Amino acid sequence: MADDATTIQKTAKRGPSPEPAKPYHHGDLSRALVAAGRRILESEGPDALSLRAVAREAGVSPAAPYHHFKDKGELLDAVAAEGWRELGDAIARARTEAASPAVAVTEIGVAYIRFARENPALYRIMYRMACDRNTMPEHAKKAEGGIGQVAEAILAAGAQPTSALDLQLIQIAAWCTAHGIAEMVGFKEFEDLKEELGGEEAFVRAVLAHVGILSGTARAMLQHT
Amino acid sequence: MADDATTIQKTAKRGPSPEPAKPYHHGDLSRALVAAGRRILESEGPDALSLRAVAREAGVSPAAPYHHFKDKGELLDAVAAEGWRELGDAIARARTEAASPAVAVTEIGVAYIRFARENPALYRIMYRMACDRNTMPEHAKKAEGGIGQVAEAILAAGAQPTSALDLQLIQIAAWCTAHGIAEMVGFKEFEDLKEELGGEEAFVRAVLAHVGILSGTARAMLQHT
DNA sequence: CCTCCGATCTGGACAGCGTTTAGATAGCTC
DNA sequence: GAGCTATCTAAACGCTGTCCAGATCGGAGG
Repeated sequence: MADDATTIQKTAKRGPSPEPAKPYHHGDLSRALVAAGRRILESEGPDALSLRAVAREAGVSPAAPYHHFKDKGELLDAVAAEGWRELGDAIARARTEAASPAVAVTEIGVAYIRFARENPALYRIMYRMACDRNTMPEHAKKAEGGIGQVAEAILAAGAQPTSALDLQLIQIAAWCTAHGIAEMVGFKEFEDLKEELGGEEAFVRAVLAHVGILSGTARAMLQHT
Repeated sequence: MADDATTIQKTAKRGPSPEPAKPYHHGDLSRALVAAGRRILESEGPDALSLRAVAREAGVSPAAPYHHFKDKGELLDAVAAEGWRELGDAIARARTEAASPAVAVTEIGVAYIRFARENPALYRIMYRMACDRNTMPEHAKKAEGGIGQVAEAILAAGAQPTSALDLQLIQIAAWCTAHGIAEMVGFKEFEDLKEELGGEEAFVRAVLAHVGILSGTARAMLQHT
C-alpha cells in the first residue's frame, strides 16, 4: 500500500540500463504481478492462472508474491479489483453516451454484458472471487462510479418506485439479470438464434427487451390488465 | 454405458457378506464414484472435490476412475448430470403444486433458485461444467421434464407471444434471470435486506416480482404508457 | 563513510494434485 | 481348466500452493 512514488524513484535511480523494467530488488512487484496475471488471463485463459505462472511471467521466484499478497486468492482478488474498476468505467461511459435517459438503463445492461463477453476470463475471476471471499462490497465500491449510477438511470428513465426499498429491489433485479445474461450468452445452443437475430448484440438486446425491470407502479399496471 | 443390470448381477452373486458394498473387482465403480463425489461436495465443498479425494472416498486407487471416465472433468460432468436431473424434478414438482397457472412461472423460478441455494456446491459444478465443456444441451435435456415445461407454463399464465421466436426469447430471459438471482442471492451485502423482508425466500420473491418476463404484447403495452 | 536493520527476493523443500504407464488380479467365455 | 478382457494397483512424472532458511539490497543512524 505504501508503494507509489517512492518505489518508482528507487526504480529510476538505478544504472544506465535502457529498459526501466528490471530495476532493483524488483521495483514495485505487486503491480507487476497483477499486470502479469491479466496478461496470462487474456492469452491462456483462467485455468492457466497459477501463482507460479504469474511469478514466472513477472520474472521472479514462486515465493516472491508472498511478500505482497498473503495468498493466491489475494492476488487474484487484486486482478479482479482492476476488472471491477474497468467495468464501472464501461458502465459510466455507456450512460453518458446513451441517446436518452429512457434507453440509458438498457445501454448500461448491454455495456455490462459486453464487458463480460469481451473479458470472459476476467469476469469469471471477478465473480469467483466475489463469491468465495465475500469481497463483493469492496468491489462494488470500486465500480461505484458506474454501478452506483444505475439507480439514478432507472429514475431518469421514468420509473416510479413506491419506496426506497422498491428502488433497491429494482436495482438488484437489474443486476441479477445482467449477470445471468452475461454468463449464459456464450452457450453454444444459442448460436442459431444469434445468427437469426443478426449477431450477438442483437440477441442480447432481444433478451433484455423481454426482461422488464418493473417498479411497483408498473407492476401494478401490468397486473391490472 | 453397458453397466446396468449386468454389473448388479455380478455384485449380487458374490458371497454371504451382509453389505452389498465392496463386492468383487469393485462392483459398479462409476456409480460409486459419482456418489462419492456428491458426498464430498456436500461435506467439504467444491474445492475439496479432487479426483484423488473421490477415489479415496470410494476406496480405490487414484488411477481407478480412469477406467470409467476419461477425465476428471467427465466425472464431474456425471455428478453435474445428476444435479440437472434433480433440478428438473424440482421444477416439475413446483409446477404441478402451483396454486394456479398464473403463479406457476414464479413458483418455478423460486424452486430453481431454492435448489441452487440448497445445493450451492452442486449448482456451481453444474454450471461450471456446462460452460467449460459446452455440455449444456445434454444437461438441459436431462432436466427437460422440468425446463421443457417452462414455455408451457408461460403460455398457461396468459402470456401472448407474438411468435415462436418471441416465446423462445421469453424462455431464455426467464432462465437467465433465475440463474442470475440464484448466483447472487447468497451475497452477504443482501443480508440486511433479507431480514427486513422476512427471510431469504421473501427476498427472492421480491426480486422476482421486480423482473417482469414480458411477451411482445405486454412489452408494447408498457411502452405505450 | 560505514554499519546495521528491515524489507525483499531466491532456492529448496513439502504435500497434494491430474494423469500415464506397466503389471497384477479377477470374472467371463470357451 | 485356459485364455481373454475388463478392472484395479503401484509407481512415477510434472505441475501446483505454500513455507522456510538464507542471500541480497535500499535506506536510516551513527
